Amino acid sequence: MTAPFADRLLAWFDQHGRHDLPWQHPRTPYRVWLSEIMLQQTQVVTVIPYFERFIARFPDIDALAAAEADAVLALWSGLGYYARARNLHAAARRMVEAGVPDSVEGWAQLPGVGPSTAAAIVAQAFDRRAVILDGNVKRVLARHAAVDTPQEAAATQRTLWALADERTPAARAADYTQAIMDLGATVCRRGMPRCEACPVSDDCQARRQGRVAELPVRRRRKPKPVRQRVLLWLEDGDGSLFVEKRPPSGIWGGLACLPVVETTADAESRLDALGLARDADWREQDRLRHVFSHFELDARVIAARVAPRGVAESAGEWHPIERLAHDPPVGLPAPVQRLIRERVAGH
DNA sequence: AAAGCGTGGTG
DNA sequence: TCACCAAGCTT
Repeated sequence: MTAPFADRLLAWFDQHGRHDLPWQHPRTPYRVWLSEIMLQQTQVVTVIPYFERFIARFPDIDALAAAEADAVLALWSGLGYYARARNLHAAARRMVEAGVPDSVEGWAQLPGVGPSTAAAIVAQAFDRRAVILDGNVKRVLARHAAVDTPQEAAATQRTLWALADERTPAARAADYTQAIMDLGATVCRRGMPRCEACPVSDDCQARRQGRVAELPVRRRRKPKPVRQRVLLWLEDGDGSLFVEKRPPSGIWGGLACLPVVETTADAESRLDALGLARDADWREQDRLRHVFSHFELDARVIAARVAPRGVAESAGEWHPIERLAHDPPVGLPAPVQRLIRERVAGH
């Protein structure tokens, strides 16, 4: 008879798990919380440098709560899903007022913290039993129990939560949650799983049925629409570039960006609205293509030298181009910062 | 329930 | 090259 799932997994974790991730030393609630938010839909290798920079700048909740939103978004630039940064900031301010929760229910009430993240924080930071169900766990469980219904379906989610609950032990809460995530990330990978190295392969139903490669089952994705846009590269005479703050919701919410218009015909009226006048014709610049999770951006960039004229209807900011390229004081979308860097390097 | 929300790695 | 998707949450 084989040992319980959790026992085999924990024995494997002691030898082969990841014990040196930055947020594990020291394992404080703040560091665990920050790491869990950054790790949503994002891989460990991507997160590590962002985590280090963020902790160096904001070492505790008080420092984060006292920060300006722009400074937080600037440190998040390039990491994506910027609502995470806005919610993180808001949650820090709430915790400074109301205290740091120590229960799953308490954490789940904070913005940006859902059921799985709340459980992960409680297990990791307080070593208290809590059931997590992230992408790694879903993949491990879908294979181990041969769950072959589409993962996105509500009924499948319920099944996976129940399976996760059954397997979660009472003791070693922090280690168990780290162990099952590590197993998913390093052994039970989406592609090329290393079943020969798996501590729970003996009773893995997918392996028994020879269906490891086809599980878990995902729904087909809808094709991405392409949005054609025009970006305005507006420079003054002193090497500064005009950027405007995007609305708090929607794509790139709260970030600074080049003005975006639908067509070149809209460029003139936008310039008027910004209270700017150009001193020569538009110059055609590069094209900027960028693929998002749900649409594709195909933008032309047109440039002009401009000067203030009259009163602006909407707020914008001028920043030295060098500063935006290398140390922006505001959040910048990754492809926009790339564009700025290329133009600084190229000319 | 389903869509919106980023970016970079990967096979 | 390109479709897929990674430590999900919000509306």
